Amino acid sequence: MPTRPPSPRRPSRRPGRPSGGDAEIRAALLQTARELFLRHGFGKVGIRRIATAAGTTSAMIHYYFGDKLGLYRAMLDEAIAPLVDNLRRLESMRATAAPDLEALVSAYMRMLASNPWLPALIVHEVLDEGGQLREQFVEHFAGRLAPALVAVLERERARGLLRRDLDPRLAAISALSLCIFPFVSQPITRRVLGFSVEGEEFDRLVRHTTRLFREGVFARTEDAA
Amino acid sequence: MPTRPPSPRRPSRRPGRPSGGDAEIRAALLQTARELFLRHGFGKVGIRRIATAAGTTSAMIHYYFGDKLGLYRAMLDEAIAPLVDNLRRLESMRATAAPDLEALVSAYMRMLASNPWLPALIVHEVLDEGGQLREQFVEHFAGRLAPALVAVLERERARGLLRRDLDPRLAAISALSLCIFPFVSQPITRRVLGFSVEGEEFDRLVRHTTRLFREGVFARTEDAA
DNA sequence: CGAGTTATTAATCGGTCGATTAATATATCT
DNA sequence: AGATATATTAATCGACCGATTAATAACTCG
Repeated sequence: MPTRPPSPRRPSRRPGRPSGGDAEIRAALLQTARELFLRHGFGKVGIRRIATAAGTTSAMIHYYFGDKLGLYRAMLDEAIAPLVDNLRRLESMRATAAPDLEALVSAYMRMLASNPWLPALIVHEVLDEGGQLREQFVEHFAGRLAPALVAVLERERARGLLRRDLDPRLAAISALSLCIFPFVSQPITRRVLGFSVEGEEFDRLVRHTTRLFREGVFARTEDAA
Repeated sequence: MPTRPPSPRRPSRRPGRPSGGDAEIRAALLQTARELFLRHGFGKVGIRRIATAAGTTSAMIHYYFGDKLGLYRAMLDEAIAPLVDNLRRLESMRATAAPDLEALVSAYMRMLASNPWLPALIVHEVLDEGGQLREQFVEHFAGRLAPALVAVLERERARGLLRRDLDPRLAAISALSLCIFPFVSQPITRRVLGFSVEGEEFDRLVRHTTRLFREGVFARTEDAA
């Protein structure tokens, strides 16, 4: 087969730096990457698709982010920034006022509900084997949140607010389970239970969860006796 | 380049049906698929690798399972078979004896612990967006388990064993969260809390979880008064 | 105005993936 | 024994993936 001649195709743009000085391609790539991920799932979206949807080419991803992982890394950095802020607040109130476990649970559930793309990202990039953001997530977030949570529980138990036989580590895991799993499992529970995590039903979920955790974990008079 | 001559390679087996009548290749494929998946994660293992490790070729996967998804489907079918039996038992005891919620929780956690590859499969193929076993999982299992669980909770509440204000649907979600999330999040919690889900620690987890759920959900005298 | 830098496209590379096909050897049936 | 069904290997296909490179155009600075 001879090297085909210029091959008359659609009059697409030719190479070269564009005229407008804006250069918002980097931001557009991040934005459409988020959108495509939320709609189609992480594994199904390649750099070509992201680039095309963002109105550019895959080479731009390498130009701005080095490689595909660099793009994901940039996404996560933007994503967990508010979480880390929240965490810093928790860490700061070290030995001071009672961090009110119920308020803590409620705050994290509210945060998950208001970032609907976050549970899917956690499933795909943290919980899933080979998720490429696991390292970062553990280092920047989970590795700090979990010990802080255990410390809070330990302090509360020492003050007699929690059952004496309660293992703070196990209680922390239960709290995280009750907070997070309803969101990551929502695609399933919506279908098998008609369960929604929005609007009024969300409020009922929060009240139910905080109540269940409190009753399950707090000391009561007969215990203390 | 000329079509190279027979290319002297190692004296590997030639095509053709083998002599031994055993034909356990199907089982070997399922077994090594489980092992490889457990060790290296789902996304990183292709059919070639599975087949080679099982001592055969990738074409056998298509021969026995049709396609890659068929292999996963077979894995899941084997895995949840005991669950479905369990479920049938649960569905059958409709209006009769109390199904003992704590025993139920304990049984499901034990099942997850004894199939250590199952949580990762659930994450990858059910919870993850685009997971290809989600339909099957919902239809064969979750779609029946969840309503059955809700029915049990409803009945118990009607009998006054649970708090009057308890929403059975939300309580079912909490129960599932407490049962499942400690397992699917174990790759993280092992790192940030040193939490293991095996041996003695598993027993403590089960006791802790059943106790927390019971206290959080059961009616107590002061409530009934 | 000209040289160098920056941003962008198009083309392509090498690799891997799941899937298919042709050839071949054994088993089974008649 | 001969025909047909079954099980297996080797080779290959086409698609897609991430990454790289060369060409090109605009911008910047002297």
